[in-house]
Amino acid sequence: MNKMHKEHNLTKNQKIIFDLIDKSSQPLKAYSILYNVQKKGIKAPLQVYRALDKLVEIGKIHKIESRNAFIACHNSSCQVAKATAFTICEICEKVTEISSTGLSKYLANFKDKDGMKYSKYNLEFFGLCKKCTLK
Amino acid sequence: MNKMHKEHNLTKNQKIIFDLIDKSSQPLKAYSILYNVQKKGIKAPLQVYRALDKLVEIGKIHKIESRNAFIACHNSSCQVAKATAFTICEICEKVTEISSTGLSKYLANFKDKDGMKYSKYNLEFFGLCKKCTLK
DNA sequence: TTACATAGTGTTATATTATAACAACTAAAA
DNA sequence: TTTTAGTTGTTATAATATAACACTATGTAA
Repeated sequence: MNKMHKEHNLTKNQKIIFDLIDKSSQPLKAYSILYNVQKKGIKAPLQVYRALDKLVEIGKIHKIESRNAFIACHNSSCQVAKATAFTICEICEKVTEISSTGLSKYLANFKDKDGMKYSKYNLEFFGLCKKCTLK
Repeated sequence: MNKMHKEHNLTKNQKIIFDLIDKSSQPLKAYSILYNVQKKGIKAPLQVYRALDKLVEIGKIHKIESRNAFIACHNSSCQVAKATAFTICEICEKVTEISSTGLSKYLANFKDKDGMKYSKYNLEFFGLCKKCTLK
């Protein structure tokens, strides 16, 4: 019982919630996830938040901080949630994960005034997506 | 009555709240601000949030999205909240605004796969500050 | 196998962060 | 003076997130 998901060792709740987020074309919010998985036996916010925390930790999903929403990682190179970058359209709210080696190298090597390197970053760009620009 | 703050046309509430944040060495959260300004007549969350919204809009303060906290802008070049970058220490929670022309130029010129430029960004680096590294 | 450690679950209650709606007031400009 | 846009004060409530506790499942090592 409670078999782990083969590919990534997800538990039942984690898998239910990951699958929902993964199928979604846009970021999902915690309580919207909750409403969508209640028929599958996940009844309380904490069950959702715990799964989300774990999924973020292992890099299967990312949190869009400015939106309090969660998106599946489609960037094969990001095994852990340590270097994330997104574009966010301020009209249609479409969020896209950026996978630019130039950008990630630049940021991974960034040092502050004291010469300190930082182990993680999260970058969010805001503006208009192509579709909304053309309207 | 209700004189504007000379330098930046802040209203009374905006000035009270800006002064508090500006004096603080670390980011402040909305409800912590509320408790600190109740003696000055600001009694309700909305009064705080409205002032915060305005101060963010005009670039006098920035929101640290990953912490739901607000910090005064000490970067003379950032008149508007359109290009922000911070380092955040995961131990002591010290937050520092980065003012690196190299970084800001790099990010301001970033284009996504479709060649789209974005009008705003927010970047948060996480790691250890110098002090915490030495401990 | 048993014992142990680690991690996940289900549950209730509650804390924290943020906004809706509405009436009134203020400041600046036409 | 009238209008306009923005801010204020207020009550209520929505949305986001965690504390605490008892219990269950799984992996590992004696």
